[in-house]
Amino acid sequence: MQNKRGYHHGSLKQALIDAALEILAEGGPAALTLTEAARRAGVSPAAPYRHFSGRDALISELARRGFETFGARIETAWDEGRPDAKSAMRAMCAAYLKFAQDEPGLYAAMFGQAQTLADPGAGGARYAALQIWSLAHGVAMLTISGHFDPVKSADPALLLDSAAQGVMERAAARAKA
Amino acid sequence: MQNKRGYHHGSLKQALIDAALEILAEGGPAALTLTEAARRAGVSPAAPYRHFSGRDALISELARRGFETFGARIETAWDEGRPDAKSAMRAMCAAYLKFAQDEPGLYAAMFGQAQTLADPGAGGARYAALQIWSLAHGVAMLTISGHFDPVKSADPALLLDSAAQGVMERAAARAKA
DNA sequence: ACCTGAACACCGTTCAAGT
DNA sequence: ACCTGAACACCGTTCAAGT
Repeated sequence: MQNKRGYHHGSLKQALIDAALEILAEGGPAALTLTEAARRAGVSPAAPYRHFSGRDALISELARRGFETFGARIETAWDEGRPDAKSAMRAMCAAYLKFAQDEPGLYAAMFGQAQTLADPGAGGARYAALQIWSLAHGVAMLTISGHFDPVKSADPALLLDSAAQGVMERAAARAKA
Repeated sequence: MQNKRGYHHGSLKQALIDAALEILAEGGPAALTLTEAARRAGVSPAAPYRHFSGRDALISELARRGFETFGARIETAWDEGRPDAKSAMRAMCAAYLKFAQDEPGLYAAMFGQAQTLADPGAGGARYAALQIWSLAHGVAMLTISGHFDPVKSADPALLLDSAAQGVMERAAARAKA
């Protein structure tokens, strides 16, 4: 994973991003150091400053890309509510957890530290959507941090889906009343 | 806040913990440095090593105390389901968010990094309780990190309570069926 | 235009030495 | 028993200098 394309000239910025994602996935936000990213990209510790204003800027860039990718996958999973709201919700929840598992680097960059970013394209931002988001975030964080391990009987995906259904049912009931 | 009791002899360990909580509350996990904690306690950078094996040990100690305090407050708020499950749930959710707001230092130590701690005394650990926990954690994290700000119409406490009610209603319906 | 080398401040950590 | 002072490795960051 060390030598992708070029160091002395090629695409260093992308190489640094790739290295940073590797590091985040391996050791979390605390392990991400500009020097280590530079080392993996095969350049000097000062080189990254040609492409990023500093360590925080690198993490912000990762978070930005993370929200982009995340939003796209959630939207795809939701598929405008097809074939029905219940199934679409289930697919969206599964996609959320899958993202946290498949892209631990991006997820860590997105939620590892307090970032001041706009919300990830909620658009109309309905109440239920925010609830599901909170729920999914909580499940993902607690799963990643190992706080769910002691309770082996609880599968995170089922847990999330079940709770999400509850939120949806309530939202539907409110809409009727 | 600098000089509590004694430096050259007194209760340095507690002074370091107090200082660490201040720092966490002010600048988050990234700002917490052993040297800074030592500085606020009025001792040399090496002094903390008499009381903690290292930086991680200090954070772990804070997290441990955090889970203790947290568990106690949640239990108190729940009050064994009195006067009724719905009210008790509401009180528990409010207590959760209040804890994250009142004790930002403890909360950051508890969830800022992946810790390997036992679950905070869930005991029987029912499914609904885990869902509420996930939900509350998600709301708290997203609120703290500023991801809820763009949607001013959504009050975190109301959001959490509403979603929690949904989870409870679903759990009750399941129990009947 | 992009990268290296040297430099400075700062933090984690260790250890011999002080009281 | 508890703390200081000095020391080393390491990281963030800057800047003059190389190609």
